[in-house]
Amino acid sequence: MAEYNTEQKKLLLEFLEKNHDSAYTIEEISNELKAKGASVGKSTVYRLMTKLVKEKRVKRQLASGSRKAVYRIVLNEHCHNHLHLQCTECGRVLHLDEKTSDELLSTVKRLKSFAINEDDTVLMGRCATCSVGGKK
Amino acid sequence: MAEYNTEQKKLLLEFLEKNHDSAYTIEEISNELKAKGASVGKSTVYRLMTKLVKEKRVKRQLASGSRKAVYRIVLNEHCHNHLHLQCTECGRVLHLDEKTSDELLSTVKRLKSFAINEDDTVLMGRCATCSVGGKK
DNA sequence: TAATATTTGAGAATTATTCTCAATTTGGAG
DNA sequence: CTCCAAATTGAGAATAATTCTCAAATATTA
Repeated sequence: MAEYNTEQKKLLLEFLEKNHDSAYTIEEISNELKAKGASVGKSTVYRLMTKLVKEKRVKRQLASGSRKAVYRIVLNEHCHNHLHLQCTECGRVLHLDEKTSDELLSTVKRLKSFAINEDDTVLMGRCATCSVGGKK
Repeated sequence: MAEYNTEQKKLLLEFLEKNHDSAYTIEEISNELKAKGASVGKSTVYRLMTKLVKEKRVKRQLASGSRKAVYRIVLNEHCHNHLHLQCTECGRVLHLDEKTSDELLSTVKRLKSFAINEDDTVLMGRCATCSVGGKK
């Protein structure tokens, strides 16, 4: 009934929080942890991530061109009440300020009677850094 | 070298175009076609959809809570140069007008130096119809 | 109509994810 | 501190979505 506080949960969350601006596959998470000498079994990573997704503390998406899911934590202190931008090149996630996000939501609401859910929406594109290099 | 024009491709595209405002799993597509007496093998559906995704004529996403991918066609005449809104309740896809889309892109570009890719972005939320009924 | 290139589809193979269960760990009560 | 019950872990088996294979079927061109 109660929830136990285990070493594995701590290690996993620590990793996710430190890397809140990138998305990882289960395999990558498992490997990164192993590299730190902090091995967490793959079944456990799957189980914990599934739980975190249900709790809305983590986002799950399909990596383009792949059949693997990628996961990214949503930090309460950073990720509430605004939209996110994710670079398709480097995976980095940027945060749109709350005011702009709100304006954007209002506009869409007014024009289309559509209520955007900020938690479910990610604006995809290219960040400043990845735009300077190559075109395409 | 050349590309052959087969019955299966025609049937599949016909189905996708008629249902361009919803997303389907491979299984669903295969079944719908079978129901119409127009059976197309599952391997073929997979193969064709993969090709269409590569050609950017179809979008692939992970159905939330599931491990299956869902697919939705992007009609040239409807789906260029603007953003899309998808209802998480009914799956319906709405189209934001080009002017508003452009303004939105400019704003984000100006504030964040981030270039949104309209083709890769879907604004998730609840459409007018699905908002009236239940809350949540 | 023949010849050749492409496509199809049934099933095998692969592999991401979920499940199972014995062993371990946790938090609490005594 | 020690024991106990409940929760969690992890290795591997099981499942299921997707990809691959290849012989048969179909499309195109001459």
